[in-house]
Amino acid sequence: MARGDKPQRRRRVDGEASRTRILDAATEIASERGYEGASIALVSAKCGLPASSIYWHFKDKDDLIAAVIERSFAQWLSAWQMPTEGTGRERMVAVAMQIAKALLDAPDFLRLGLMLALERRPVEPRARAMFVAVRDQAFETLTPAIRDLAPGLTDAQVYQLATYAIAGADGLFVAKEIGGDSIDLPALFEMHATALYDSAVRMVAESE
Amino acid sequence: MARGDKPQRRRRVDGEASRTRILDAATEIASERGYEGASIALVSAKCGLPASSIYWHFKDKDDLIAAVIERSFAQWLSAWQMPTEGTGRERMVAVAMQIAKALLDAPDFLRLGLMLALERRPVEPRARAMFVAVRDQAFETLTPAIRDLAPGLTDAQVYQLATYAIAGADGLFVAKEIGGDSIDLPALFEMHATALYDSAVRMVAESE
Amino acid sequence: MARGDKPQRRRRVDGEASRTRILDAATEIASERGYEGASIALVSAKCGLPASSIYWHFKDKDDLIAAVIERSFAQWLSAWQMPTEGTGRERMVAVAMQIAKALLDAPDFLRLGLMLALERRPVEPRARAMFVAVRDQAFETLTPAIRDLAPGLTDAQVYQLATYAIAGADGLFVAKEIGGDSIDLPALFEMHATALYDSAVRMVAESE
Amino acid sequence: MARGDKPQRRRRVDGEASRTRILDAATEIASERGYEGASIALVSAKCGLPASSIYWHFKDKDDLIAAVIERSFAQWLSAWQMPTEGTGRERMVAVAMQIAKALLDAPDFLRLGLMLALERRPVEPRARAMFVAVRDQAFETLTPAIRDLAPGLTDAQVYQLATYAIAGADGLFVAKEIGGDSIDLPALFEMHATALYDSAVRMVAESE
DNA sequence: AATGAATGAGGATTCATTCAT
DNA sequence: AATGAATGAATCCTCATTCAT
Repeated sequence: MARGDKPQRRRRVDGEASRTRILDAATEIASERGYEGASIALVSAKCGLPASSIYWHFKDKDDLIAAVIERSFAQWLSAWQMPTEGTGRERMVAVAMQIAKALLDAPDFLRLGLMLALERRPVEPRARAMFVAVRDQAFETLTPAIRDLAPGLTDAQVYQLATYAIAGADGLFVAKEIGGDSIDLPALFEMHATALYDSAVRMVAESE
Repeated sequence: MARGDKPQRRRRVDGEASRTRILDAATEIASERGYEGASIALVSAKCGLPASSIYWHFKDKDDLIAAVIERSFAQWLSAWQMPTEGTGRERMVAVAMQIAKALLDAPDFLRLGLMLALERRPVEPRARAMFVAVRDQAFETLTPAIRDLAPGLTDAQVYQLATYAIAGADGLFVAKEIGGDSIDLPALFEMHATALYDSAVRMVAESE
Repeated sequence: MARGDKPQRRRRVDGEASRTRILDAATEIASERGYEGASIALVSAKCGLPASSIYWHFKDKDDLIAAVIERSFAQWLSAWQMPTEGTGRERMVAVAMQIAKALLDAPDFLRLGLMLALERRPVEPRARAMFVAVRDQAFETLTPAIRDLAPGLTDAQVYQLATYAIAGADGLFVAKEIGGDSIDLPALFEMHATALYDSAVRMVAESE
Repeated sequence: MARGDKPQRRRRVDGEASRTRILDAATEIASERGYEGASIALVSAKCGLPASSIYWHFKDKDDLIAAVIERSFAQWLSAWQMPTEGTGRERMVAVAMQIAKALLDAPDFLRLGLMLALERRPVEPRARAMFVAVRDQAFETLTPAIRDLAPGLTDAQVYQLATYAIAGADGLFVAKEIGGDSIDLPALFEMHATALYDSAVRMVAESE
């Protein structure tokens, strides 16, 4: 009711803060319960803002979940990068260890993304499309690295190796989600990296 | 749609048949839309029985989905078996091809199961527990086969290989779900089998 | 399926036993939750017989609850009787103590009856009518006793005293239900009996 | 029924008014049909707001009925007050007449409360707890009045008299509910007041 | 930039009851 | 004398969303 004694400019900042609170809450709930389970009411209760405020920041529920995915992916990507040193296998292992660590530190992105990817709802929500796009991007990053590692391979072989690389990561992540502490993720990722390297070498050998 | 060719009036006194109709409908819907998306109303509409009849056959929604998982797994398990002939690698590949085929033929079990496995809700549904239990059973089947293949391994190594074997299958399944026809599942499973075999051999070599 | 080796006559007995099991269960549940809360499913679960069997023994839910009231009242009535010895006040107190004890021993009848009496549902169920009838009967028993105790009273005075006598019993029963162990029901009933006696005496004195 | 004389379109932005409409409807229905009989759909139909709006104002059905009890009790309490003039018995009778009148005017509170009090369900509704709490408050009001009336009594005696006073009121209310017009509530309450007064006097006399 | 209130559709589940066996 | 199965209506409650303020 009192007016004039609050700096108008703060608004922007508060708005951004609210948006963040909403995204935090939505991330937590969506990775607990998936798309359908992440109700606006639950997000509202967790972040303390009324449901109508969520609609001020996001067009609809789909928009909110897409934003969650987007932000999670940005955080995830910033956590690791391709190493450029060492021999072929060493570099492979180095990357794998980074991914393993990133998965342990920030599992939301992948958990939520996989949940969306596995669902086959009639009308595809934007959130799922966002995850698939983001994953394509990862693919684009991986492909040249493999080509660099084993120059003699055909495009189809590179594609297959990249697919296998990502599939292994997904599968190991799932194993960790199910198995909990009994799963030694770093060791498994090292094994995966070695297997990939061996496969690449074998492919090159076989084509000669 | 056609009318006249179904006996309108037997109804009542089927029991087992109704249960099966419900399970069929629930399987289809749940593997399309996950746990939360599989509403009782949807299942009821698809199987033709009123919602209240579903509750005669199943205690609640959770019980229904758990039954879906249980039945799907039994069907899936019966679709493949350990081969007993050939060299180690050949046998490995033979198993992998069977699994690939089973995944292509009846993906319901794994899709639904993985969706549940990824969720982390505060009170875990019995359906998820059922999937985890059933997966443990698959583990028990796999372990002796690996031990047979590479007799020199320690328990921990066998466990790690079995985990990696299943993780690869999960990951490749996810890849197929996302990538669709661009994914050559049999080729990837063959690659996975080879990688597994190589890893086992490498492990034995390193421990000597 | 086997036939001939069971005496046909047992049927009657089994039927009676089932009926009793149903009534026992219905009594317990109805005094816990009232008329609307006593669902057939709950009764079925408690007595172990399927819901359809309840409908074999009772026409409908209303009929079942009416039977519960009827049986409870018979049990309750058989638990006490008018004493014929002693002076006026002593007899009054003796009756009151019996009622107190009966209420403590078998509270179902009154609890359920009062619940029904307080409800004002549009269509009066038979069960409520049954309770009111049964209470009228108690009234008929009480009236001559009062007239005997204080012969000079008018009909209206006797009616008022009987009403007050029953109201006190009802109210003390409610107090016991709410207050639990902190309520000394025998002492309160003794007080009530004395109060009644005094009131009767005062009435006679005032009319002279 | 008449149409045209209500402004159709204000709606929204009332809040307190809606809450009141809901409480009014719930009070009427709950005192007719009890806790289980007061369905949200019935309340919704009577107050004109959709069921979901009821849940904006009240957490759940239990919360709604508890609020009904709370408000009814406040209204009921404000309808009478302790008189300060006259002799002991005159004051007692004056209070009793006020209570009788309040019961005749606004019986909702007590009817609904007694129904809840008589139920013994496994998980007690908050509404019942509210009634018991509110009744304790009435007790606290009554106790000093009795102590004032008969100063020589022990705590236990005062407690017993207060219990009997309330029990009588409850019982007479029930009698009125069942007996309808054949019950002269004011006369019975006067009798009850006299009985209470006599009992107090007798208690004091006996302890000397 | 935010929110209190509202709303209709739909969520899971239970209801009393029926009927063929 | 009993029961497995079914059924439509009703139960409480949550859903995503809107809108006036």
